[in-house]
Amino acid sequence: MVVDEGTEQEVDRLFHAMADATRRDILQRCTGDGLSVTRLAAAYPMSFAAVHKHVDVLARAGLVRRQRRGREQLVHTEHDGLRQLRQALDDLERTWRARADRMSDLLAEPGHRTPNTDGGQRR
Amino acid sequence: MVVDEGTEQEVDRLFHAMADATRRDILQRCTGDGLSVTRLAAAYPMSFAAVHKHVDVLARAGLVRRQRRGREQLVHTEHDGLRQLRQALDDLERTWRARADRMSDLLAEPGHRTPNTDGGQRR
DNA sequence: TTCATCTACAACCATTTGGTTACACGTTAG
DNA sequence: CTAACGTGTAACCAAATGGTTGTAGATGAA
Repeated sequence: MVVDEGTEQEVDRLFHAMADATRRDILQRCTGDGLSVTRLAAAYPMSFAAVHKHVDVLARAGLVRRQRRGREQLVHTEHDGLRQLRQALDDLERTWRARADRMSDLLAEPGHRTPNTDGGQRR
Repeated sequence: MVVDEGTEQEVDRLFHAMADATRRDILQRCTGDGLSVTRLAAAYPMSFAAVHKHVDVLARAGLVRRQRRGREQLVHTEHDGLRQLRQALDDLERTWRARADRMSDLLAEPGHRTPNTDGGQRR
């Protein structure tokens, strides 16, 4: 079971969430015990609302979890999200490698000539 | 110093390029020997121009390389790009882990100033 | 109670994104 | 040479993104 179809959108969200320096920084800051959104917002040259939106993007991607503490909302990065991301990368690379292997099988037959950097990175 | 500042944008581009199912699929299809853009385009329910743009995004992120062959342009996925991405993830996780460790150290100390770290943020 | 804080969200705006069609330019085939 | 093909790009469009200000609801402190 490589990727289960419906997950494609999840992967989209994951990569998209990571494609912003501010959001990646948020992930780092919210490691361990969480940070309140206002504390977080104070760290960036943008409005509270903007940071709030960033946190929202991260949350929808499953990269952070929010936990209420009184009137504050603690944000902490969800370790599992990172793992999921890595998983997605692994999946990609595995499929890609498998494809490359099948490729060279085909190319192993005589009469074929590859002009490019023939994919021989195994062992 | 792990931070390479200018690289932040590169990482942005990498993750952004990956945040689209079509582009991820292109990466898989162009493994091994390349595919011409028109061959590629035939595989998707969108115009040649659209696919051409996707390839462009991938190329600017360093995830594919183009090679001219006559009137065709062969696209093949750049293995190093994937490695770079994984590297970025590793860096993130490492920093994150380090931060978690320092966290407990800092919490032991009486007072600490907040390092602004407001850098690297453009849209 | 009253006030300051923190959060949530709406309305708005500029830019980017992802798609379209159309067209011009090389290159290969007949 | 001429025609077909593959590519590159421009002009355009709708929707999403990333930001803003403003406002309102909870919550905690005085």
